[in-house]
Amino acid sequence: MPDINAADRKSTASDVAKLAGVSKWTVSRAFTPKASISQHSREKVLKAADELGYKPNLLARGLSKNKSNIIGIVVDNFENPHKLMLLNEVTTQLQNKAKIAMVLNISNANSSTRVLTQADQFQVDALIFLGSFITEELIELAITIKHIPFVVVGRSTDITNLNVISTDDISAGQEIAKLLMTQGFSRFGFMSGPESQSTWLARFEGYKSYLAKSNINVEAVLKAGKYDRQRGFAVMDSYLIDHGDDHVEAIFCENDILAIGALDAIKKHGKKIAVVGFDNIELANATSFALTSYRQPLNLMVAQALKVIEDPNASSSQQLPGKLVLRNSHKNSQ
Amino acid sequence: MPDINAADRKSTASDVAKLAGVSKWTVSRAFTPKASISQHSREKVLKAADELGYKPNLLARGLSKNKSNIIGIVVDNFENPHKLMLLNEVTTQLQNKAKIAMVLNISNANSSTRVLTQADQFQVDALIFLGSFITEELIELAITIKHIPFVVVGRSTDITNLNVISTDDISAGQEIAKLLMTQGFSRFGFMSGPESQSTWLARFEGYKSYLAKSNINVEAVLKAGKYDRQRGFAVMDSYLIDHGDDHVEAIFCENDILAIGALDAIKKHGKKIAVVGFDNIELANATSFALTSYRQPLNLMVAQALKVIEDPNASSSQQLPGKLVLRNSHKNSQ
DNA sequence: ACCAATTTTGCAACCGGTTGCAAGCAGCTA
DNA sequence: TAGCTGCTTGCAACCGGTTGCAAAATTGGT
Repeated sequence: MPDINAADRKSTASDVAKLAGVSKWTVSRAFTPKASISQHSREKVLKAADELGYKPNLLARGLSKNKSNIIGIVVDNFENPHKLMLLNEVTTQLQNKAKIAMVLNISNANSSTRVLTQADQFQVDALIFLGSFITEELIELAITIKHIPFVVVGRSTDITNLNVISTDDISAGQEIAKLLMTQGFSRFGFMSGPESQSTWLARFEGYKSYLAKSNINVEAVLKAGKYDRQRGFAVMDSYLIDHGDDHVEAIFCENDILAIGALDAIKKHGKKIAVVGFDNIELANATSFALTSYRQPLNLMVAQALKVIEDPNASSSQQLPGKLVLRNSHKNSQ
Repeated sequence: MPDINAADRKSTASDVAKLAGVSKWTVSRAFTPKASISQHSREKVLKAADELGYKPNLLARGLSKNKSNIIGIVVDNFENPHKLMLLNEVTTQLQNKAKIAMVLNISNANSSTRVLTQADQFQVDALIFLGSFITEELIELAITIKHIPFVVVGRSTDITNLNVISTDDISAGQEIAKLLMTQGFSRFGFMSGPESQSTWLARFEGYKSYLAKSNINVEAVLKAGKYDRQRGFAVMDSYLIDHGDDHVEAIFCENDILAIGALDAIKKHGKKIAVVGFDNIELANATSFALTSYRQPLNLMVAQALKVIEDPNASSSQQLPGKLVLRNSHKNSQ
């Protein structure tokens, strides 16, 4: 295969400089948007660069500019398809800004320190937590990695002084309660994931407070303990075993994964309980589930998160409104 | 909060050197595993480094060593939960080797050139394609990004001279055919994803050839065109509409996402058709589907892929055996 | 055609590490 | 104690860019 660049290495600014008959500094300027350089030499340089297939080395640039354009994406739960939606959004938006996503997998809890340190060494400009188990301990850790701004996406939390971009969980909870009320139900339940999450508190809070306005309280809170379909199934299964025919008519599950598990358990028992999930994962649309769910405004959330890490002083938490997606699972007759 | 390192910047080797009373080169050596340095000074340096919270700047190291330890992970289909399993495996294994994953999202087809170029500029050491639509065009592109070894994971292909680590799709197809035969079926179908994939040819090939031994041929090949649950549903739905009661008894779907769609369509029509999927995604285990599937040996595949990119000359393609996971969907009576 | 204002360019120094070389400094033998 | 060997260490140079400064070149006004 013919190869213009015979040497077995990438060409550098100096190579281009030689070919274009200018200094390497001029080459650098040619690749700097509003640098002081004549139109003439810029063209000359770009032509030479094109000929050699030259592209600036972003590591070197990062080193001298003290800005890597690498963003660390912290992920801890690779079981939930919802994470994939988030990852898709984040990587796309980053790439459009000429930045790049470095995925930091902390699902193996005991390695999270090591991984975050590693990210720090790679000079990530910022950290974005695509949250599930964002524990206080973890935040603490992130803070000790000084100089790095970070933001939590999609997870309400009551840890103060933290940049959190999330769905307006309270309103969402209310909206869902309202939806179920209009279906004429009178006995309500809720299913939560991990104990330590303050997210479900917000969703639950909205749900509960709306019902309270009609003097209804949430009679059953099923704790799955994890965001895990199997757990959702198991906890609903045992609830139904324990309660026989004396069960709630409608249940709001903290997310779709749990909701799908719950639906299967309900189906297994041949019961009818309305279910509403959260996240609107693709599978919610499967006819087996037809799961009514709440779509988080991922694009806005991610956009906002990027804005925050770019401008650390203007940073502030936000709660953005999402939207209910109606299917069949919330109805009283299916 | 008290802060040992008052200056608002990360401390460098020079800072450590000053504190430890040695030269910055000695500091560098202290952090190089088998460097020539006395036990005494190494300890002195490490102590000082610890005090300042110093960790080597990996970008700078990458620059001088001409090795970034950044691996580009090319992903193009963020709808399939299976990708999350792969990402989990890849990131974990990379992190354990002190490498890091840079996710390159090429799902927006027209931006793939730009993204791959970007990765090149970030000096990725290698590219790993977590494949769905690995087109020839894309490979071509990857090759023009010279100097970078790359490997395709989880996707058979007949493009020659390419490092491909995949499941042994032919054997898998045979195994599945065998399984279905033992259930006593005599009319068989197959559902494929994207037209251009040579993967399904391999799975199909194994399936078909095994059936052929009993003089049975695959009477229906449903082409979904995409790896997409909705498409899987649609294509099965229209097949059943077209064929009334005259349909296949068993169908092997190229992956679980398609299989789940197919199952829903079958259920909608109140028919009984055995279904086998591929990938063994978590949802295959949901009672709504109880999908019999084939588990790819992801950990081995990824481990092998990393081996290949580390040692480009020893590189070679491999096809690793996976394992059938039996549930209910393949049975003749459910 | 001359001079000041402005643009363009080259250079030294730097970002934070690593590497090859040579000098420094043991420790050991004779 | 000189002489040799081998381990440590400091130094200059480099990886591939960027930045501030000052010199060079261009522009424009008269």
